[in-house]
Amino acid sequence: MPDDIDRIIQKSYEACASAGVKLTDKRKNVLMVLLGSSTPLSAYEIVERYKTQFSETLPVMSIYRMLDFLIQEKLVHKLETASQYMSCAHIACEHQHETPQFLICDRCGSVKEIAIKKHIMTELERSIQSTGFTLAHQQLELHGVCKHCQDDSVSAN
Amino acid sequence: MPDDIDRIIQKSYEACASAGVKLTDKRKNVLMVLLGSSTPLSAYEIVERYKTQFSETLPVMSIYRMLDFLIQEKLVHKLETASQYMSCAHIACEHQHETPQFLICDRCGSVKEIAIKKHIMTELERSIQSTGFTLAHQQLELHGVCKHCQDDSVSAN
DNA sequence: TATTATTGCGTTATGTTATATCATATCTTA
DNA sequence: TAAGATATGATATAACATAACGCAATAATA
Ligand SMILES: [Zn+2]
Ligand SMILES: [Zn+2]
Ligand SMILES: [Zn+2]
Ligand SMILES: [Zn+2]
Repeated sequence: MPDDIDRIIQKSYEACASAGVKLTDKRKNVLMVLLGSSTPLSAYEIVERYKTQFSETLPVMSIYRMLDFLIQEKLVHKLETASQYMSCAHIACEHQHETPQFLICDRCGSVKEIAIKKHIMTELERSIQSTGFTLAHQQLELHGVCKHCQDDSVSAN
Repeated sequence: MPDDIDRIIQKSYEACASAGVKLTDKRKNVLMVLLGSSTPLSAYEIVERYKTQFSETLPVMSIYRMLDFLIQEKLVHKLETASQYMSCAHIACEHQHETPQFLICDRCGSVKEIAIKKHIMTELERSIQSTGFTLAHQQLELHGVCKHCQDDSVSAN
């Protein structure tokens, strides 16, 4: 869990306010659930954690709607290759949110959100443009094994 | 549908033979269904098309197993971001199958499989390595709008 | 060829992810 | 407070995927 969680929530309120939308209590709670998880969660897992953390059982339909909202406001990302959701790692950053690149550990499920190097993205786009294709919601999801899990398997030998 | 479909099937037989596995009639038929589609298909859509093309209703469970086989033999790719399956565009090519990059048109659903430029992939890997992460099944899925659909929306104005 | 092992696939059940639709509650604002 | 908009609840169903069991065809091998 990020230790500056209060600050992240504060920033989230501000972002929603300036977008003219409302971060309701439940939406905020869903975001808190995601902020409190070291791995991305499925909508159904969010239901479970919400129940544990807030003693209230929400229908999964509502969770999906709140996720839609949070994704719209760029507070949450959906990992399409995993059907899971995670809070954006850059909510409290000042810089612009750039093309995110998710490194997904297939062993432990942890995900690291980093910004893709601009010149790599540019090159990628250029090589794609020659096919006439125009990129949309740029987001790269790369699967592999994280540092931690690699170390574990070494020490297990 | 690729016009050299016979050649692709022939190549598929050869690839399976040299891998010591068998391309059964049904597996071949599933591959034919995918070769005959201009867009990737879900497992359930394959059931439908198989029925139409071969007058036989297979259980979806069997389709999934055949897809597993075809993916294993690299004759078919799964698009994780779309939960759909498509035949590899390079079955009949002589060159080695490199890291594929799928350009998925969000308007018409068509997908183009191109090989990612080697130096871009190298750069991407290098920038990732600094995080300690090791890439696994490298496959990029990029969403956007294809040339054809862009032209359509222009002429519709 | 008879015996045994392996593979391919059918069948049924169940799990997981996501959307559609309509009802109700809450919040805004005149 | 009444009217309208937004947020959420409730129920049903669709779409995607896997588990577990068993049988029949094929392959290996004695
Ligand atoms: Zn982000
Ligand atoms: Zn890991
Ligand atoms: Zn391919
Ligand atoms: Zn298109």
